Amino acid sequence: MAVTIKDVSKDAAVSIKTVSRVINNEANVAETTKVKVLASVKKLGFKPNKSAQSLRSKKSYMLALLYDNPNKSYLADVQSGIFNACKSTGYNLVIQECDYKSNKLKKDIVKFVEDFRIDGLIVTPPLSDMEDFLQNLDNHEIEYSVIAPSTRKPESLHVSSNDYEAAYSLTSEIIKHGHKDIGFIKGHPKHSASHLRFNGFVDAIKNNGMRINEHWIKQGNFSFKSGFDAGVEIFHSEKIPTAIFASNDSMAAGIMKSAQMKGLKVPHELSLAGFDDSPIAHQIWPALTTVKQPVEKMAAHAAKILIAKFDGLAEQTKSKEFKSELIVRESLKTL
Amino acid sequence: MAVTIKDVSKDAAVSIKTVSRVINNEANVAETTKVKVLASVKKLGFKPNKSAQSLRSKKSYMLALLYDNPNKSYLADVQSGIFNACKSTGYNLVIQECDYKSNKLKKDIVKFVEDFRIDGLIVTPPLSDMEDFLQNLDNHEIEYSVIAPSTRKPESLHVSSNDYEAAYSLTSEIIKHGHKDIGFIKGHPKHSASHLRFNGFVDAIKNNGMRINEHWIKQGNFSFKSGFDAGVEIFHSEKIPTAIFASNDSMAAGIMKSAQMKGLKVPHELSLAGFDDSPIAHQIWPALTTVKQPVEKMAAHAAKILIAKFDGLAEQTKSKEFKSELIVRESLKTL
DNA sequence: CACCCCATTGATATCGTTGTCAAAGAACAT
DNA sequence: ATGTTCTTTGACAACGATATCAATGGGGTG
Repeated sequence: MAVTIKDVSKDAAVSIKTVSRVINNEANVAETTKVKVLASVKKLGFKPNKSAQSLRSKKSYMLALLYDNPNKSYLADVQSGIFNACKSTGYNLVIQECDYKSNKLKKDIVKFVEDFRIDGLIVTPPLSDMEDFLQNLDNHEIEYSVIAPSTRKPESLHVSSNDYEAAYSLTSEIIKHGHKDIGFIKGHPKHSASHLRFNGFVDAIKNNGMRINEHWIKQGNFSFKSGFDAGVEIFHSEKIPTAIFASNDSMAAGIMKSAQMKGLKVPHELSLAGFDDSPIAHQIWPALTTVKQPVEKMAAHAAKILIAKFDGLAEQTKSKEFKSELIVRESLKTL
Repeated sequence: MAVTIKDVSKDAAVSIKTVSRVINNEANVAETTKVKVLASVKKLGFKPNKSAQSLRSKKSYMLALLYDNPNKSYLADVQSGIFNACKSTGYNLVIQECDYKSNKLKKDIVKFVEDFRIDGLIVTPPLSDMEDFLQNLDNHEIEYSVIAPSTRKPESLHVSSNDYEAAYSLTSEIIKHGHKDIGFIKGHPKHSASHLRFNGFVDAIKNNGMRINEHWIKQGNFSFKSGFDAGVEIFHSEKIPTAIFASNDSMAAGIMKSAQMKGLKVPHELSLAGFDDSPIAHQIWPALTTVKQPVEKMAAHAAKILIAKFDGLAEQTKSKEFKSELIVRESLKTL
C-alpha cells in the first residue's frame, strides 16, 4: 500500500491540510512545521497521488505536443527536450499528430484538449505559423507555448531561433570560400523559418555586393525529393552554380543525389550546405556543412515556460531566442 | 462545466452505478437499460473523468516505453505505433530513456513504475534481451510487453519479427545477383536481432554451397561510425568482397562513405545492403537495398496485447510474429 | 488590559468515479 | 403458496488529494 498524505500527517503530527500546504509550497506555514513535514515526507517516501491531485484541482498535469512535420529526427529531439523538462515537474506529455491542411483542424484540437483535459499545448511549425489557429486557441482560452512562431507577440509564450542570422552567416561563409555563383533551395512556404532563411541568404548576397541569379533559386518543401527535383532542374540549365545552399539537410542530400547521378563531384565541382544538422548531415559523404539549432533545449524551454505559467511563476521564465551554431564540414570547398 | 456521470444518470433516470456499469461494459445490465444509458451518454457527450477513474480504480491508465536505442527513426516509429494503439483505449504513454549498462537499472525502473504508478511497460531492444531485467519485472509483478525478445516465452507478451528469415532471403537475393564474395557487418552484440541476422546470413551462404571469409566479417554496433570503421578495415585488405551486407542501414551508410572515400564505386565495384529501411536508406545515393520491418505495427500490437490483458481480454489478442519485406534498390548490382 | 489583526492550523466538504453490499423483483423448483 | 436462486439495480462509502472557512493564539496598539 502506497504512502498517502494521511500517513504523513500522522507521522508529522499535523493535519493533512498542512501537509498539503507544504508539498505545494504555499505561503504561511511556519518554518518549523515545514521542516517537520518535509522530514516525514522524506522518511516515508511520500509521493502525491497524481490522480487525486488532478481530480480535486481540475488540472490534468498533461501537456500535448502538436506537430505536423515529417522530420522524425526533429520530432524526436523536440520530444526528448519536453520530456526532460516535464520529468522534474510531474507533468506528462501526450503527442498529437495533426494535419495542418485539414479544415477541421481547429475544431479537432479544441475537442482533443477538452476530451483529454489537456492543460496546455506546445505547438511546432508549421502550426506555429498559422495565426488563425493560434487565435482560435486564445478564443477558447487554451494555454500554449509556441516553438519558432512567425510573429513573436510579446505577451505570448514562445521560443525562437535566429534563423535569419544563421542563414546570413552560413551564406557569408560560403562567400568567404570564394563562391560567387550560389543557388538556394527554399523550404516549405508555410514555415516561417523558410522565409527567414531565405532572407538571410538574400541579404548576405547583397551586402557582399553580389547578385542573385533567379534561375538558381528553387522552391522546395523540406523533403528529400523536393531537393532532388530542384537539383535536377538546376543541373539541367546551361550554367550551374558552384555552390548551393539548401534550407535543410534533407533537401541538400537530395541535391547531392541528383549531382552524383549527373556525375558532378561534390565538393570539387559543387559545394553544398544544408540546415539543421540532422543525422543525415554526417551520414552521407561528403558530410554536409550545416547549421545546428539547439532543438532539444528550445523544446525544453517551451515546456518550462508553459509549466511555469501554470505554477504562477510566469515572471521567472520567459520567451527566449536561441542561437544556432555553424558547422563546416566537407561539402563546402574553397574555390 | 463538464458533463459527469451524475448528469447522465439523471438524464437516463438510473443510478450512477448503473451508468458506471454500462460504460465499463460490466455484465448483468438489462439490454433496455444499456440502450437508454448509451443514448444519454451520446446525447450529453459524456466522457469519463480519467483522474476520478484512476483514483478509484487504482489504475493510472499510463504505459511507459522503455528504450536505450540511439536510432531516432526507430524510436519515432515505435512511439507512433503505440500512440495510435492507445488513442482509442484511453491509455497514455510516457517515454523513459534508460541506460542498459547501468547497474542501477533494475532498481531505477521499479522505482519509476512505482512512483508514477505506471500500469505496464513496453520494452524494446536491447532491454528486451536482458533476461535478468525481465525476470526482475516479473518478481515485482510489473506487467510488460516486449518487442523483439531473444527468448519468446509462451506465457509472456511479446511481438517479434522474422529477422532470421529476412536476413536469409536478403543474402539469397545477393547471391542471386551473382555475388560470391560477400562481407557481413554484425550488429550490436547485446541485441538478439544481431545474432538472428548473422545466422540467417551464414545459413544462406552455406546452403548455397559457399563459404564464409572470416576477414570480411566485422563486428559493428549499429552505429554509422562502426560501419565506417568496418569498411575502412575491409577495404584495407588485399582482396575485397564484391558485396557487403550490413546488419542495419546506418552501418551500410558508413561503409558507403568509406568506400567512396577510397574511390570505390557503389554499386559498380561494390554492392551494399542494409537492414531496417530507415530514412537514410533512400536519402543516400545509390539508395540502399534493405529489409523493411513493420515497426509501427509491431509496436502497436505490443501495446494492444498489454492493454487487452489489463481489460481482461488476454485471450483475444496474442503474441505475434511480423513479417518483413525485402526492398531491392540501386545499391545491389548484378555481377 | 482590552482589543484587533494577522499568521498559522485544522475539521470537513468536495472532486467524479468505482467498490461493496444489500434490496427488489423475476424465475424456477418444490 | 412458499422457498430458493439469480438477475438487475441503487444507496452509500471510499479513493487521496485540495478548497473553504472557521478556530486558535501571539503580537501590536490604544
